[in-house]
Amino acid sequence: MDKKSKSLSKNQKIVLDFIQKNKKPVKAYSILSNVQKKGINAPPQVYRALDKLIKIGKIHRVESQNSFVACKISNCGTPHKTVFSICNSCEIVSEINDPKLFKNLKDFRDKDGTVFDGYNLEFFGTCKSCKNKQIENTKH
Amino acid sequence: MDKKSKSLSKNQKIVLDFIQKNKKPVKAYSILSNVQKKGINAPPQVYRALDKLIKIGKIHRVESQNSFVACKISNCGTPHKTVFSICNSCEIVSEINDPKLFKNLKDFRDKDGTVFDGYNLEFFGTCKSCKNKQIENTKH
DNA sequence: TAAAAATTTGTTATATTATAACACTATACT
DNA sequence: AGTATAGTGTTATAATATAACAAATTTTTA
Ligand SMILES: [Zn+2]
Ligand SMILES: [Zn+2]
Ligand SMILES: [Zn+2]
Ligand SMILES: [Zn+2]
Repeated sequence: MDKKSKSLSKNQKIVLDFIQKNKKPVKAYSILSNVQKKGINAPPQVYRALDKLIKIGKIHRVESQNSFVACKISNCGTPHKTVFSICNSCEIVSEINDPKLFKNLKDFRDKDGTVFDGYNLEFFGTCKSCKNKQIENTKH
Repeated sequence: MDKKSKSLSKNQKIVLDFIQKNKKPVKAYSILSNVQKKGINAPPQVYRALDKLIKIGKIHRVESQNSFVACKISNCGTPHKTVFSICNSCEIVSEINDPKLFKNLKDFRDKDGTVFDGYNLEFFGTCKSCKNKQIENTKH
């Protein structure tokens, strides 16, 4: 076994696997009901796995939705620096990987001299697909 | 009565008043217990007032804390474009008013052509006061 | 100004999200 | 082997938020 990259525990693997299978963010209790057949019985088992996976950067919490999504950026890491694009209509979430924006955020200093070690940015809007549907509807 | 700027309702005033009195963000159930003497009895009365105050931009929700804070920026408006600095140690929250950062966020476009109408950005770190306390502690 | 519409209120009950606490097991380190 | 660290399983409960409905109030319109 690889001694450098400590592998995930049983429950952590089960939870991560379920989150990665889903295109959209998933909720904690939805994870629970979907992995009960794998032997995870109660909320604490899910939340512990979530906490760990967040800590090591494998997943992120979408704050405005109380939901969890797999990280799409290889070196996202920890402490957390996350940017998401969220559709108000279909609630789909995309993790954004934009070096220029990252630099702007990394370089930001406030007036009070706070030392930042992370950030979370959520953009809200209407995705292209939902926008098109809206246009379709106004045509008739 | 002023016909242009529709005034707030009784419960909305009570809740806003309490939030504005507090330097730190406050939680919904803390609001509830603190305004019960004013005749607000149950969670829905608080949450309705909060929803309205958020909608009109008088307060903001601090997503990572499930808490609510008065808006410190006159033209913050709606839909919402908010930036906060949050101390991981004392949990104090400052609303940031930085035109250059605002411009960067306003101008951001993603690859998928999503049309954004708002954002929420939370910076996490250690405020100056907490940093100084930490340094004090390591001296001994 | 009277009727209609929209908003707000008060209330009970319930849904959703998350953690505390404790005994136990597995794994990693020395 | 012995110790420390991390993970598990479980029960109970805390914390956050909404549904639903009848009544009252305020605003708008006719
Ligand atoms: Zn990521
Ligand atoms: Zn969409
Ligand atoms: Zn504001
Ligand atoms: Zn602080």
